[in-house]
Amino acid sequence: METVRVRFAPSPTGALHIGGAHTALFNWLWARRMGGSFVLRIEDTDRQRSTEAFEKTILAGMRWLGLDWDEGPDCGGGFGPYRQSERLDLYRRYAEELLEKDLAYRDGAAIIHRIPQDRTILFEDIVYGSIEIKSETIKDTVLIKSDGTPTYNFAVVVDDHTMAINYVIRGEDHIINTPKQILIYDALGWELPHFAHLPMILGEDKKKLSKRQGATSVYDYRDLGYIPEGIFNFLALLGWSAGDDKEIFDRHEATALFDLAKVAKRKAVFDMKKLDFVNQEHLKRLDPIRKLDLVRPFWEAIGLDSRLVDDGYLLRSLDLLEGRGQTLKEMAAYSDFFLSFDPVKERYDGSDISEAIKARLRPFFEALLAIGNWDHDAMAELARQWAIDKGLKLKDLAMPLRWALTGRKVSPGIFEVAVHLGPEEVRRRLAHYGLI
RNA sequence: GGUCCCAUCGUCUAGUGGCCUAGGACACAGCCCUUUCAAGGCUGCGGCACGGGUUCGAAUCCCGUUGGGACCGCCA
Repeated sequence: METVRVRFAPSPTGALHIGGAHTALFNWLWARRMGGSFVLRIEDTDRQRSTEAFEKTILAGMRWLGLDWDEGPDCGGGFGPYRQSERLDLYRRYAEELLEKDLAYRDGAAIIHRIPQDRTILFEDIVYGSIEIKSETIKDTVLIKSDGTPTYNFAVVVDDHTMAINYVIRGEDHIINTPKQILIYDALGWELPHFAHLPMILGEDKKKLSKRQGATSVYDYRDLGYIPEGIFNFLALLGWSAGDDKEIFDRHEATALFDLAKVAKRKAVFDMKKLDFVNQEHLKRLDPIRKLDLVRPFWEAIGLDSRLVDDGYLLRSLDLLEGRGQTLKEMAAYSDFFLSFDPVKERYDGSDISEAIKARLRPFFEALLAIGNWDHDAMAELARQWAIDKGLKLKDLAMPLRWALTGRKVSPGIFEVAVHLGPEEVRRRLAHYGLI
């Protein structure tokens, strides 16, 4: 059985966007599933718009997502070079061959493929099934542009063949290009690869995902606080299902289950709400140490220096969040009061608690601070007893405490918060609001 | 306009002729838990675009209609 060779061939004219990442992901999945090779090729024949900087961010974006490749411009391989701009001789050579066979003709400096008439091109797409098109509906196609560089349709065929790519997996928008490319394979006498087209990803307005819709590159999502595991999982769900109602999985599980034949035909809408959910599920499964490292930059972004705080304390702070937060950004925001009293003071001035109420609560808070064993159960018991004695509800005590310690009306269990902050810090915050 | 593709809850999907009074997930609503919000548990809402066939039987096969989309560059 032949060894699977697939490729992802981005053009370095922008960052790695969601659509590209989706295509790269499915190629990667197929390569890893089949024990094949995943090749990265840079399609930089558009000299105007291609830049080295974009090439770098695309590679970095793929690494961030965890899509490692076996051959590429940075690591080489047996079928290089891996940038089209470095393969110009190759395209020229095969264009000459077509010219000699009289299957192409010149027009100025360009070379143009003469499309045969009365041919029916039929191919079997792994996802879409058999597709048929008549050759007379195809116009003669440019192979080599006047500036000497190859067009996409020519370069892709030459590269895929010479790089021994046997599965061409790409977006559905390329179905229409496939017959033109098949004609080139035929003209050159080359064997066809398998074709598998993937459904496109749409924005929430059901239009093709574009820059107008805000976040579009994978880095935008990273900066919003999504983690690679979440994006990976969510993207894999667009156009494919693992079966058995399994929707949350890691890359290893996905690899074991993936099957190109199970890919859906229908276009999929990129639903942020579902992304949030999937991301949250992966956040919950994250190793604590890694989670801490991932949250740090988001604390920093809101002016909190986590390096000033003990790691053990930080670890426990995140632990107390217990599933709260769908992104790293939210986790950082929800836990800010653990790192500093400043944000609490900024958002809460204590003016909603009257002097009368403060006077009534002071004895309770004094008793709380005087508690023998500084733990959750002791505090909860004290509060419960106090509330009963004074004819109050537990929340009459818990809410003012929550406001004073966190500056918010929502937080993790407030006694757990108090335990974690420690008696000195609790005293400081209560004193600030005149509650002791 | 031409060529090609698609069509199951709002969204992602399961479903490949009988297991479907169409299953799951997100979202939404309600309930439970509860010091708040989450998390978790339970319940509910909600769909085979339409019309013809084929068949004992169709979400599944065929045809048509309608609706979406892609492409029609010396961009990729």
